[in-house]
Amino acid sequence: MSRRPRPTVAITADLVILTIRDGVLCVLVVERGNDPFAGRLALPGGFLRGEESLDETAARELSEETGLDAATLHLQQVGVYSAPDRDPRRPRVVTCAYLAIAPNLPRPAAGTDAKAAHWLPVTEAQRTGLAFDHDQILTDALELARAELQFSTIATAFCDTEFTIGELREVYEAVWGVDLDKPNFHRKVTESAGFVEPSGAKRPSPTGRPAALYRAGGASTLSPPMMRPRPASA
Amino acid sequence: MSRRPRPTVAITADLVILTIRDGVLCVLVVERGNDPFAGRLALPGGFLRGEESLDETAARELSEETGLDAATLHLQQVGVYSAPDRDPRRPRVVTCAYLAIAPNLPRPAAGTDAKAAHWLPVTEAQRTGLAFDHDQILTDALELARAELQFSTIATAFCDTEFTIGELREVYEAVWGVDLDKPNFHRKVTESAGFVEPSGAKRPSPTGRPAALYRAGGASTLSPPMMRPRPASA
DNA sequence: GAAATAGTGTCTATAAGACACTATTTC
DNA sequence: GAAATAGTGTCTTATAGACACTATTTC
Repeated sequence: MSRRPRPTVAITADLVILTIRDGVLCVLVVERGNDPFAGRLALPGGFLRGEESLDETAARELSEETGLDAATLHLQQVGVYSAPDRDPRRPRVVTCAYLAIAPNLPRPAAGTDAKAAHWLPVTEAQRTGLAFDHDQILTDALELARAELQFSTIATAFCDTEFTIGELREVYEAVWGVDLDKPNFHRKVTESAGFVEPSGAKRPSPTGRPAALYRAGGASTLSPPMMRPRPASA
Repeated sequence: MSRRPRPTVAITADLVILTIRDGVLCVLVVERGNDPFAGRLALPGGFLRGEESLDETAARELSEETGLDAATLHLQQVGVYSAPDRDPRRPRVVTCAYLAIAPNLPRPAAGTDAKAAHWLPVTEAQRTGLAFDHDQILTDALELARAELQFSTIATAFCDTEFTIGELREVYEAVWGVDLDKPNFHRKVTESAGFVEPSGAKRPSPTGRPAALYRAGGASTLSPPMMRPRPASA
């Protein structure tokens, strides 16, 4: 039996790093310095190095881009993108996309890296378009994030160590793009075992009753789930 | 800035093809003919070819292994496995794992391929162990399949074109490894919009009342979901 | 009629959603 | 007290689950 050629390819890990700024869901984008797509906006990413896995590549890129320790941030695979013409370079470049979730960071973007990185509202990114097949990657990562909010406790990854129930609700509202009932959300979250635990402290508000502060609980899955309201059919 | 070497790698698509035989969840495994792991059982898979995407590689392998048209079968990505030592060959081999779901096939395994492929109960496969990191891939694919049953209509992919509600229930029972209440399951499925639609025909039974036959409906997602019973905590 | 599987009725427990209401703060 | 945000109570509806019961077949 004749041996087919086994093409080798270059592999990158691309990151969809989401955060919420002023109640708006934002994604970290970089302006590309080199061809292909020089000058265009793209998702941050980088090539796999010799003795690391793609998960490690993604974690390294994440810490380079955000200055945060990847071990403490939520990071998960979205999928592989391997259309032969997705990147004009040769050898072919296949990418594994990762979803990362970050709390609102002190610096707009930062990073040890010279690239011009900044946060862009997701709606803006989708309107203006990104390089490569990054529009599709962003769409898929968003859908994953929206689904994960229902069944996991990752919403707390958007928050600082201590947060109020109102802030957690704003995470759901920003990612899902809906308004949620405050009283029902409060009850659902505080009564769900392992989702959040009270820190005992309160955060004074300049405008109303101080809110109790919570920390992320030990659970990683939410049961029962917090189902996203279905869009009205009519 | 000095240019780092960009290692190139070989990429495979590996398949976790599940089916149900006599009420037992089975996975298609092949006996490896060549090193590494010659003689050991492994998941079927193959290398990416020149001008195809990994999704196409997976679809091609699936049709080679099962003789079925991949376009009609459920096929989705599970994840990428890229640990540097997961495959001893050089250049490194990264794999993208796919989950495929097949109805009970006429032939035990078949395929145009000379490899010894056969169905193995999933519990057997997990007990005896597979080559490479295929134990982990199988575990992850199973967990994905179990989760997908809750929120999507893929359970019908395990069934023939026409099936009874009892057969559909056996899919859930085999994949989840639980017993479900027959009356409640029947109602839930038949009242869920777009999950199944009656074909009008009935299938006589040698032992009891004939069951009405159904076809897969148009919906791909189940709402409300069919939640898997949580294991009793105590 | 007995046995077997298919399917319906009905009651109860749990969760979701609407929304009135109370609580605690700043001004 | 007004305004604002936090949080509780309570009622209604949707869904899940238990399980008694009816329906249709073969023997």
